[in-house]
Amino acid sequence: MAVTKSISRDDVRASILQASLSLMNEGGLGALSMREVARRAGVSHQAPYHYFTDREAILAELAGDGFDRLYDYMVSAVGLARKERAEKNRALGEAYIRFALNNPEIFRLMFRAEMCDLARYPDAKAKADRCFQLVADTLGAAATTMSTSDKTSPDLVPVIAAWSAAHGLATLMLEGKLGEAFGETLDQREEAARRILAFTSQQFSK
Amino acid sequence: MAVTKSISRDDVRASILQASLSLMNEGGLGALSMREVARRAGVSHQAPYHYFTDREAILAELAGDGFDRLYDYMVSAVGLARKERAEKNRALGEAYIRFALNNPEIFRLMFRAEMCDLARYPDAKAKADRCFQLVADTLGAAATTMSTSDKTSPDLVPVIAAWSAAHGLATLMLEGKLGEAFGETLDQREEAARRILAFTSQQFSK
DNA sequence: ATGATTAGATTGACAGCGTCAAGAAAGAAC
DNA sequence: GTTCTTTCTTGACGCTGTCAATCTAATCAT
Repeated sequence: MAVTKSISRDDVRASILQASLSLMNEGGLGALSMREVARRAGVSHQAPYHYFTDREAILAELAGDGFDRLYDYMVSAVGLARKERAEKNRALGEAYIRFALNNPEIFRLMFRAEMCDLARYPDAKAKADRCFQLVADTLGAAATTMSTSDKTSPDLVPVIAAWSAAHGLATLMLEGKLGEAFGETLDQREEAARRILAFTSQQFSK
Repeated sequence: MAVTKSISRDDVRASILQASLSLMNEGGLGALSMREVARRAGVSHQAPYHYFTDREAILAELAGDGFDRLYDYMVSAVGLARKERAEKNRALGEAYIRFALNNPEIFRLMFRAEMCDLARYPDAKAKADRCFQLVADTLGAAATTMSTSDKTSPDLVPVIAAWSAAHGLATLMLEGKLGEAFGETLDQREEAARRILAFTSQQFSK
């Protein structure tokens, strides 16, 4: 009955997404082509169109998954951190950067407007917004204590400032603009990011 | 003699670059195709290959020009700023972001590793390095005063931290991740960036 | 159960892309 | 003036995303 059919259908859908993901991680976003995805998933070159309206729809789904995973990274890091707000903020930033360095292609996809117009994909947009809300809530809890803004319109300036610092560091490292001065292995680069982020959050904490 | 020939040659080269630039600014990086560039420059679809080995070479040239212009932005802003280091730093960051918001596609091109591998284009790399050196010198002058590192190995941590803050803000605004909360017109967005950057540099100054 | 309808998947086609290769045109050298 | 070299064009190949039509298979009505 319908069960076996729908399972099979989901299987194909999942294998298409899986092929897309591995392709992206292997050869970068540019290597993710509809036809190659279909080839890897073992279906005809047109089959993906029965599951996704176009290439952008696949990217939107992958981006949405990415935002979910980033959310998990951040929630677990903040939960493990010590109670002090400064510690929570630092943990949040570290998780953000750790995610970026460990999932470079997904991170790029998530933060490049022309890759997929999130306005056209409400599901993915909701997942992104949930992430940003978590950032705002975590950082904002600290920010409101040192700002004079009222509750109805919390001052976003400190939130965005701190978020920008973490995001910029992630981006610059990801794109290799900081040279190899900070090591080549992932561990070395994570450690370097931690040092820089520690400095930043120290500055922002006072 | 050779003069008219080389002038004409340079003209074609310049018109190819001009066509590339306008195409990029109109339709984004994805719209920059060799064949469309050739069409706009009024030459055959293969002519650009006599001036650039491939598509990436054009991107490298455009990126190099971008780094030159960013350098000018920053030098003139720092020159006009008041003498205090904090003011110079703020001016530097503002110029950085102003450049990004006014030249979004070039900025993207300049900071995306997969667009052109700068290691393969020493000229463009030199222009990029000159920019980064200016950032390091301007910010580093402040950083060394508050760090305990010796001169032979100046502490890059504060430099990168501040650079990241500006770069992240530019990136997030450019990619529309901060929503429309900060206005839609360019002026409004520049003003918002100024406010956030003012907060950041205030935090970093103490 | 059988015929009608419909949903799913495939094959084929088209226009566009980057780029290699070969030929044409034009200028310089002797 | 004839050769040679450099500059440019035309043509081709394989790739891409996606539309259109066909073929298959499953659902439903009777």
